[in-house]
Amino acid sequence: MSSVSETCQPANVTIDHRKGPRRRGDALYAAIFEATLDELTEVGYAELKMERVANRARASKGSLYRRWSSRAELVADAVHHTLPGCGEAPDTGSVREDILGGLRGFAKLLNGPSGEAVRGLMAETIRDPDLMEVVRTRFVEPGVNVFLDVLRRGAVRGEVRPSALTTRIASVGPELLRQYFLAHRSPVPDQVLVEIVDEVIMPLIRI
Amino acid sequence: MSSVSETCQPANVTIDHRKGPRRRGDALYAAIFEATLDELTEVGYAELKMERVANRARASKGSLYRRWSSRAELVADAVHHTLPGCGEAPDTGSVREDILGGLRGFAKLLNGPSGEAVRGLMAETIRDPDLMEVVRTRFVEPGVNVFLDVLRRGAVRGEVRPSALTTRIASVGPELLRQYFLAHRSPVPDQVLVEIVDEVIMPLIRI
DNA sequence: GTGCCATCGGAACGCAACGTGCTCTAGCCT
DNA sequence: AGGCTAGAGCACGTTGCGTTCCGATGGCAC
Repeated sequence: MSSVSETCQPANVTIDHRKGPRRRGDALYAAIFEATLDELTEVGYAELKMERVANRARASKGSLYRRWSSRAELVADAVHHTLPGCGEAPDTGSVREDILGGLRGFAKLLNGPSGEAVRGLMAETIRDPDLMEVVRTRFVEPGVNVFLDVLRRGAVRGEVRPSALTTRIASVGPELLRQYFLAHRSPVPDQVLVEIVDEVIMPLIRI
Repeated sequence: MSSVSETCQPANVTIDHRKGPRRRGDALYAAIFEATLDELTEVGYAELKMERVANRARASKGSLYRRWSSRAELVADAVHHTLPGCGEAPDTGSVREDILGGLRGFAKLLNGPSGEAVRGLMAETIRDPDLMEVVRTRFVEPGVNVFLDVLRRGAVRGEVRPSALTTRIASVGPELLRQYFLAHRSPVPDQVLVEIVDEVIMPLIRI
């Protein structure tokens, strides 16, 4: 390594960023979010420590605590800003396929880092009940609207009884899935989704 | 205090139980369980500390860790041994009333210390996924059988379609209730139970 | 009754992560 | 160019965990 030009960074010295390139604003936010998602994926919510995230993002603990007062807020923000929204409902022309497709998309999210986030945030609601509203607003309610749209289209086609077009009925699928997710190890088997659809939702919305 | 008879306990001295009355076996178990339930009720799972339980039970941390390797195991055992079982299903002759009664009993449990325990144990499953099976075995499955019995009686009376006599359908009520409980502050309003029954379960099991 | 010993209560310990405060410095703005 | 905001790194006090040690005790065998 002695032949390395002095314009190159030596490989085995710890860079002290008090005298190194230093990020601010959006670049720093993005780096912290990325580090948070990576930690969430690699070690899970329980082992996600503020210091680990800071080191991974090449940031300081102070920079984290200046923006988020707790691990829960950091994770909620990171997942919210990085992940795609709940997306659009599929539109296959069949209520059963649409609902199954919606649940599969939801399950795919739960089986990734945002599932870890939901698990972790639900756990933190013990210490901070205010988090319940955050979880509902960001992770629960958006999903319900997708299913409500599916039911509306099904009602137009005559597949769904009109009195089934309620928030509560649209929530049944996601809620049963979420409950299964919280009570079992990941990933959620596809067979569970099929059973929820065929055994519960289809009989529930039939004319 | 010099006039106090030596057969009386002085009121304001700290008793060192290295030389005081000392319990063993069942008496000690009972005292620890009682202290755990009291802490669960008064400060909740999040603030339940092993040292607080030990002091409250007039026991030592060592005695606790000799029996349970973690707070979660202690709480699970304490609730399981102290609380009544899920009880019997009501039998009013009406499926709707039976289910509503069953859900009300379940909600009453959730609104007490065993609800705190469920919340806390669900939270701990992040660190110890094995706890999921404990929660399911002790707090979830027993409830389902109650509702399955209700459905069977309803089917005999012709109130329930026979194809609805499945574990999954019997679980819908408890699962929706549990999901609501986890996502909102206690206590669960009775109106929620009524809506679950009238908007979801009754349409689902109709002939 | 007497002695034994598993178990108790109490206290101290090392450990890990939290959240904060301090110093020095880089980057932006005027 | 100079000043000010904000970031990096480090050290600290705090809390709760789970363990270990010590002296004491109460039930049991004899």
